[in-house]
Amino acid sequence: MSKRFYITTAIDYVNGQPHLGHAYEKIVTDVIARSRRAMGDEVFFLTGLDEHGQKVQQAAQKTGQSPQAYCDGLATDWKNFVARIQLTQDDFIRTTEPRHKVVVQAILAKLHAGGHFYKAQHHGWYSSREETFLTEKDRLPDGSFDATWGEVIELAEDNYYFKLKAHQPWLLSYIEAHPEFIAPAQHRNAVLGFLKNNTLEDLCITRPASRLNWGIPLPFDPAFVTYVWFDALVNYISGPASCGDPAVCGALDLQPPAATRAPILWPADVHVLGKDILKFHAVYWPIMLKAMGLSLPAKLLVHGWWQKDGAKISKATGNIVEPLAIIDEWGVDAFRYHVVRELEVGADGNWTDAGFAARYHADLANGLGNLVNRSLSMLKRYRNGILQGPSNELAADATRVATTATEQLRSFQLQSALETIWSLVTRANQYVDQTAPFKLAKDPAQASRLDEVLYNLAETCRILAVLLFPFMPGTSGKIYAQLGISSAPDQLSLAAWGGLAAGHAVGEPAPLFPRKDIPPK
RNA sequence: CGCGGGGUGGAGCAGCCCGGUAGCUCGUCAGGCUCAUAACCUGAAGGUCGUGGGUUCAAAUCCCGCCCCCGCAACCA
Repeated sequence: MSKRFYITTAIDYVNGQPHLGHAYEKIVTDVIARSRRAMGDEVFFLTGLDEHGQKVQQAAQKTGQSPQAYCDGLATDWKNFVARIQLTQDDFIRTTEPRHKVVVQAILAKLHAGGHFYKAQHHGWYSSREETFLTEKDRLPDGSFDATWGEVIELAEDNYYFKLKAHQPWLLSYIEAHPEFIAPAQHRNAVLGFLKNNTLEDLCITRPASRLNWGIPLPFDPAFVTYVWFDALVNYISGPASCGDPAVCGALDLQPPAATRAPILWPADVHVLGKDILKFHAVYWPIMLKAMGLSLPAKLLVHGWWQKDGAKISKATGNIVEPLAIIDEWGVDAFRYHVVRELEVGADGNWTDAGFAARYHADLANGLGNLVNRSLSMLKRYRNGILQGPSNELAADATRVATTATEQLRSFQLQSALETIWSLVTRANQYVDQTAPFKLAKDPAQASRLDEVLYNLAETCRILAVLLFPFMPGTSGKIYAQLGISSAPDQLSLAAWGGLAAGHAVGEPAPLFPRKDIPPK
């Protein structure tokens, strides 16, 4: 069995409900996953939840639930959300699952045995109320701490540390030698700048169980639980390990589950993540993997952040975008389309409701939707929905678009791929104007010319459906259905010109994206 | 202070890495068409590409300085 294309999202911290940023990252990842399947690759798409830590423990206490019950409730919400945005994940991992804990503990044991950890004492200013150490930045100008911290005491605490520092030269040279490792370039530059201008500190990987018990215990010292990164990042390999991935199971001496056909997953092909957690993925994670004896992922694909109306998205100020409300009103495909079309992966975006509505009407209703509708309506009206043909007047344009869009999908240029695809929408609309089938229909002498034109339009609509499948699977399927095709537009190879045969009968046209700015008749 | 990103016709953006007629969407104006979701097509007006220098035959694009905006700085995608 050959290696699968293994792609991940970052796992989300369960301290609330999913918002625009979560939706964005997942949709970007899903578009890539779907496009790879459409290219014929075997794909494994992993997403999930990060459920340990102090905030979860505290939130659970507030609601009077156990942390696990609290997480279970939110996990249900998140899984529902993932379904609503139509992700095609192959697995959904939660860090509180036994299969994950087993891998975390195996790693900790192995690295401890290998001398990668040491115990040291940390002392500093500690807020009992917030159960956290404060830093110099938390000090008020007069040197005191804000009253919201409650009583602040000086406290010393033992913890385990992971030896990061020693690996800094290796990491820097690795990233310099592998320009494709972190994309796009501006985020790679940020990491290189950080590594060149700072000395890494060793990474604190534990919290005393006495003050944080909602975590995975250290296998070699039960007085401590694992803290964040040795828990959360590990999901990328605990998922594969639980499927029996040979590289991960081998490196960690784990028994693969019996009687499974283990997929070959590791190393990951792409980790999709936000720029806020790039440092952890570009610095801690490679060093962790190196210490474990595992290969590095091929690529970190880093996306930017959304603002709304030019201001930071914040629950506190109510400046939020509610993805499910948008989807309820406009449909999931319009939402998926807009977030991918609005910005190239890596750039920051700005959500405005007006911008969304404008794009919906211009691109989806007036552009794609209207093209499909007018093409099929004419075929229905003039030829009773029966195709003649074939004809290849638009074949060169369609082929060029399909080739370019496929290349762009392969290199994760999702926004550019959509722009390319839309150039075919525009071309087809021009073609209607230039050939004027509605005039040809009035002249019986032009019957065969009309057949040619109608074929070119129908076939172009079909190819658009194929190309759009990774982005808008529902719409893509609707176009196929309206074309009277019963199979799925799920392989990019179907974008080859000439898929529709003479004599084929199309279905009923119906608007794909009804306009919402004009009252219906 | 440090690091990163950005400043392109009325709005939002692409182009910048690999210098060589300034492009796209929306909006405005004019025309065409009538198949279609009052949609579609064509044309026009509108930009000293933040600013001051430099390199070059040639700079939005490379180099230096400056101004302004935004983000990051150990658990927010």
